[in-house]
Amino acid sequence: MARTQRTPFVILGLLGLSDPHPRSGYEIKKVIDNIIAHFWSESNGQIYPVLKQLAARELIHAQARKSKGRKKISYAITPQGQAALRAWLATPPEMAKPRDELILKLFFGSETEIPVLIGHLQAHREAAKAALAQCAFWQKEAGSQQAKYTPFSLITLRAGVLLSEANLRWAEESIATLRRMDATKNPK
Amino acid sequence: MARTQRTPFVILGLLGLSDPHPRSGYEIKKVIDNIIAHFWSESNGQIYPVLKQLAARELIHAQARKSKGRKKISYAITPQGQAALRAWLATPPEMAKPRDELILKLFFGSETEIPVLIGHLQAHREAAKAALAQCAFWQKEAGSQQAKYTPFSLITLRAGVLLSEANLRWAEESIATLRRMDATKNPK
DNA sequence: AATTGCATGTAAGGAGTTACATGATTAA
DNA sequence: TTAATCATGTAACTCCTTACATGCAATT
Repeated sequence: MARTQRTPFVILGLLGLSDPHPRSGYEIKKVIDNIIAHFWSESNGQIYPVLKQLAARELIHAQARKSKGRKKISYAITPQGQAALRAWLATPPEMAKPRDELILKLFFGSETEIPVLIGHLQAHREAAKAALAQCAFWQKEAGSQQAKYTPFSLITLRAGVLLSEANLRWAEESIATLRRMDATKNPK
Repeated sequence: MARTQRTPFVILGLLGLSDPHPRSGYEIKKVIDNIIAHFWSESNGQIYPVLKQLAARELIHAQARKSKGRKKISYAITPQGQAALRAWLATPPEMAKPRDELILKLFFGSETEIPVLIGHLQAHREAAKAALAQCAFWQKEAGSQQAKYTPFSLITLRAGVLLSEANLRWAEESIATLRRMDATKNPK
């Protein structure tokens, strides 16, 4: 009795999108990796089976095509699919149980050499920087290409910015703190 | 081939702690729920079996006691356990694949009534407020009872504050944005 | 007498990841 | 010819959660 499946609903939602309009498993995967990667991820081992499940439950409708001999299956959301999606969206989101490995490792920091901890934080800082830059780029793009962005995607982008900034700031502060600690412990 | 197990290392780390010095499964669970809940969680269905595994691998040492007839098993970390813990702590932390249900639901917001979305965000805002208050309380306590807090726990506390603040701010901004959208759509 | 807290556990079950397999098409 | 991209899929594996079970002790 693990947490209930979320993959079906991401797929349903993406198939319902108008602008980046993915229709196949492959396209769905790309949209996830390129557009919503900062708050969601899926693996192929999950997408393809779920696509079949959804088709079997008639929440989506499959249409196999051969564009120049190459196999490709296009899916479209059905009215029942729309209804299922809407019902799920209206349901209060379950919040993930916190499990942050980096913070845990810092919490047990007394068992580790401080420079190693600093290394962990530097990696985190670079990741936060990259995420922030990506979100900022999209925000800028949203200014010029309004058609590609809904008000909702701007809200999610704003989440990316604020959270990345918080992460970045925390990493920088903590690196500084640890450097001071290290200097006190090992004065040259 | 799921992500490698983290539970053993939390247990190892907590058993190595000096101040909140949990020794039994029950105490470990309490420390997790009361002290590191803002970045970690474990269930009993995980703690007790792992405790036995660790004992079998001699990373911890079990000692059954009966304090006035009540069953209680105390564990202590062994030198091998210390070594295993240190090795893991020095290893770069794996970052969790992002999977944020709230942001996802907002991303598909065009399929939902705006007041429902506002409701989701209000719950998130309250949770962030509570988390912030908790972290702020601990930070204050750290000022008076220095013995209870290491510099490392202060760093993790700071993470809690910054992240909660970011969440709070995002929730408030987004609620305001959605209210404006709703007013534009349904002018009275 | 009943509830809450202490204390330890097990069974069932699933969501999701990793890794591998397969093949066609296009560009360098 | 080689590599990258398009495109779909399966097998194995496991971590972790939920829910339940059990019983003693202390409090109300």
